[in-house]
Amino acid sequence: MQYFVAVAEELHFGRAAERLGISQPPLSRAIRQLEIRLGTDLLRRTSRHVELTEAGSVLLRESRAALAAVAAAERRTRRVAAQEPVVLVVKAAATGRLVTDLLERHSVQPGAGPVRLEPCGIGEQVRSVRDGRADIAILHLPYDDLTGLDHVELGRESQVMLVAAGHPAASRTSITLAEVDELLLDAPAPRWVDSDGRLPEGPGPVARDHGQLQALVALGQATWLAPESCRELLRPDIAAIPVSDAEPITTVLAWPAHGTSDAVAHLVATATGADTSTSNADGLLPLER
Amino acid sequence: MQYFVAVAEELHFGRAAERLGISQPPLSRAIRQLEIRLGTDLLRRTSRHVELTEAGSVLLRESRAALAAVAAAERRTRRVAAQEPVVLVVKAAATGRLVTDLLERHSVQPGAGPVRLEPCGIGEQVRSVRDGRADIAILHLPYDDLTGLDHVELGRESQVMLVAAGHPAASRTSITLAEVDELLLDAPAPRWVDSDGRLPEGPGPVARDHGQLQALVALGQATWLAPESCRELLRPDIAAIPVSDAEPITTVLAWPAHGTSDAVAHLVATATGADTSTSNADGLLPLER
DNA sequence: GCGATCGATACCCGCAGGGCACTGATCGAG
DNA sequence: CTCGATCAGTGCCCTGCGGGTATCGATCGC
Repeated sequence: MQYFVAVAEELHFGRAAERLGISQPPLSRAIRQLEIRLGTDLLRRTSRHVELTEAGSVLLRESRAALAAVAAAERRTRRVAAQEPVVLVVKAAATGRLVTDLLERHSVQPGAGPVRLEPCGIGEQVRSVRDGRADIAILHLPYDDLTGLDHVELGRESQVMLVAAGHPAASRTSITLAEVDELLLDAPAPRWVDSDGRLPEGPGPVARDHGQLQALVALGQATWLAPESCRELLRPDIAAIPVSDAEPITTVLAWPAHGTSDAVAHLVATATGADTSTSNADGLLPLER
Repeated sequence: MQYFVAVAEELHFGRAAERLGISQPPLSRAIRQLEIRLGTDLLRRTSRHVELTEAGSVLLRESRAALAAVAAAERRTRRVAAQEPVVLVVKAAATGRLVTDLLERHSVQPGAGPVRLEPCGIGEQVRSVRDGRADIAILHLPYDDLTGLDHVELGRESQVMLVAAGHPAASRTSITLAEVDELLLDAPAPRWVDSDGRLPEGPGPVARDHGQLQALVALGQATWLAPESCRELLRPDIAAIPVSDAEPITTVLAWPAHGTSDAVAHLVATATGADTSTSNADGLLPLER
């Protein structure tokens, strides 16, 4: 599957082989064997061109998911074995009260293990949780894709529009979504590599982290919708305008749906307000279905 | 991973080896190598007893998910390659208007592929979709576990309580949830093997399909909450009592979250009422994020 | 028409992984 | 206490999978 994904992504046997650290002939044979095994062509190839068949594109999607699951299995087992703390990934902009509150409540629970807070690049949290580099994440609905994850709601807050401080609209006390759309024409929303490793199409500038994002906004190159609580953390050259008719952003705690370690269950129990001090079984409830 | 799952489930190297179709010594070595690779013990074993370590139980859960993903990749690719129709799994009790409507609307769409409707055993739909035996399913919230699946809502309907026609309560025109709980003491809800292959604890009788379930209800051995539309399909010796204060059941169309074939996207587009006749890209929207 | 590019084929080799025979530890019956 | 049954681990052998090198053959640009 690794081999196939490499070829399907490069669409070039030579480059794929190089990426995989093997030579080209065995790669050709491996793909051929896979095709025989599955009883179908996966790639249409001439000596000048390689492209995916429909079956191939299905297998590409499925393989990515499967490989992520395998990698997650190895990483999570390693981390549990090394007795590493639970890794909680957060957006840099989301280190507000909700998270500190949660960690504080968790730390006073009897039997609570350590939690390592890990900030991460923009758009990377969901991937981190899916492939096992992290155990649990703070995410924001409706922006993050929760498929494959269980979650509990931590809170809701309204949205604000971030614009450069010098922007004509910067002094306004409120704005509507319709007006937001107009502003986006001038300074479109930034884009970033999503959980599938793809960069969405669009006019927006490309950002890799929240520092870059803020820089783009401050320079008038981009505007951005964010949860209200991010105001505390903004640079002074960015203004935040409340959006009157935007649906509220829901902050959630999310973790892999098939259940993980007791430590994660413990943290989730704290978040839901369950009393974990009485019974371990109770603490596990959110994960055992 | 297959080897480890087999040992972890059997907790016995000999039986696990037999199940895997290999002999015991290579299995012992394979597990040992896995432990070395991961740098941790996965099983505590004496010559009389085998049990999972904490790392082992984490790996067991993760491996099950990973193996299901790999199996799904193979099955789905095979099915697309064989140009098999999209497989839609439904509960036997859920073949009401919603589904027939959907299929009818889909069949008149230009470019709509064939859809194979497949009834399945109780509690098996989610598993079918997750491991690639089916492409898409009709499920009922809040009873089915949608984690790992995307979905669209098809409709809501109220719940009815199913009891034997001869039951004292059978003639009532309405019932409350509190009363339902009392009835459940006499004739508990049936249980079945869930998506993890486990049988939940409880007093209820065990059912494998909806025929058995109805038989149990008709015999007064069980009672059961179901969507209202199932009344059309009930045997005459079962009565359906509307439950006045139950939250409505939401019927949804659900499919694997990471996206699948165009054919599934097409069916989903029909369900959401999108106009797929104008542009294929529009038809794909629900799956491409 | 020629050379460069790139995937496929032919052939060879090392070792991962499986089978068989056996060892050693543990527990229960008598 | 002893003996035998049970069951995981070890040693040894061998097959074949998966990788490498050399080369072929098709295709496209100049």
